[in-house]
Amino acid sequence: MTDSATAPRTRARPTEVHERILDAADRLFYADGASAVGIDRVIAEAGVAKASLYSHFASKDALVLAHLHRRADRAATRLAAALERLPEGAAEARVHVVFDDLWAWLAEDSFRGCPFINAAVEYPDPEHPVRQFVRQHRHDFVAMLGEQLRGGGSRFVDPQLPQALAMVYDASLVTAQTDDAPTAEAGGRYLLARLISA
Amino acid sequence: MTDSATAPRTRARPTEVHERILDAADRLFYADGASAVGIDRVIAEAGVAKASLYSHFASKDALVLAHLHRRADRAATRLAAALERLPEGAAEARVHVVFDDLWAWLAEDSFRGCPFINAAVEYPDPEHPVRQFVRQHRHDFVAMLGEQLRGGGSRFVDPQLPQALAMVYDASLVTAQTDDAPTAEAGGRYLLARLISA
DNA sequence: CAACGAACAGACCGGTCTGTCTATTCCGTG
DNA sequence: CACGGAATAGACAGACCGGTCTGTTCGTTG
Repeated sequence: MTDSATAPRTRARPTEVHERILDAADRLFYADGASAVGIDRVIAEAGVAKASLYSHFASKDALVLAHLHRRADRAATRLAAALERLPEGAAEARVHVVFDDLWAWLAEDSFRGCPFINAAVEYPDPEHPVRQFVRQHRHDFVAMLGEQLRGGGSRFVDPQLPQALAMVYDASLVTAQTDDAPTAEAGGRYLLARLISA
Repeated sequence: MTDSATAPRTRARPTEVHERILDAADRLFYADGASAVGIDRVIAEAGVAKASLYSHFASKDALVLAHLHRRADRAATRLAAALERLPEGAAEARVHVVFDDLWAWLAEDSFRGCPFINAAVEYPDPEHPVRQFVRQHRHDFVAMLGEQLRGGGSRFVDPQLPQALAMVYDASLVTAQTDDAPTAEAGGRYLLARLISA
């Protein structure tokens, strides 16, 4: 096949506009909250016409959902890359990779809390698609922690441990958002040490 | 002094309108989020004229702040009442009173997360008065936990323990809000058991 | 060269937001 | 009975919201 389908244009590649919109929405929704950011700000930041936005996304809600989907995908990809370098077993080391990644995130200037928890707060209706996505993502996260623990030598893992680890993760996120990152990391490490050994 | 200053009127006692507004705002802001609730809904729920609201509260932000203040006061009063029935020492029992109160709250139908965390999410600017109030309240909560632990016989308390307990509290609130109350209580109890003995 | 699709700018719609203002009613007090 | 204060209803201003629509530009392709 020729790459004419993806050949450069002076203006934009086929999916470039789509990406620019999602980039802008992702940044703004996370920084200021989805409901506080108007469509006009997104198109201004993306340098895109309003009609273009609504030809790529059905509604603002769809854009919010796409933003959350991207956050989940990116986090999963980054964690998978860090975890696959570890030896087969090493269950506890795998958990520490997850949390070391968290401590680094909390310290970033742009950190403004967990995008999923924030979205859950902004959408009070538990049946809203955003809430359903958040619930699914959190369930998947607990399952991922369970797999990391189970995959190693320790095949009999306390079935409550993955959920408890996820809650330490949550608490660290919330504390860093409302208080400060060092407090969150210290408290998180303290809790973590009482759940698994270093 | 006569009590003519607080004598009943047919329409309303001096502070009755103030209370009706705050009651309605407290309920609506917690249920749907402060930024999602318009002034018009508050005055309709309170059965009050808009001008009355703005004669009792300078702005919507002031009303949000009053709502958070009331939540903090009520929680402190209720906890103090439950704690003063305990014997002088009983440090660990005091912590369990705090968390038993939490488990009961999570199971209520009207539970919609922590009003302070929710407010922090809704106000991204860390310098906003709402965020300053939330930070102060959370600091006070950790200090209260420290006092409960220190007051008893165990005078040498791990200085990190109060913060860690507060984080378990946070994690239980967030998990109940985004997932469900039983999961949050089970995970919270699991974490709690690894911090203090029953 | 002609036609098409995609992106462009921006007016426009109906609705909602916070906050102000006017005009009116009502009650307790002097 | 007259006054003053507090509450009432509701119009209004000015901004912003999500979303639609019109008309134009421009690069690619037949």
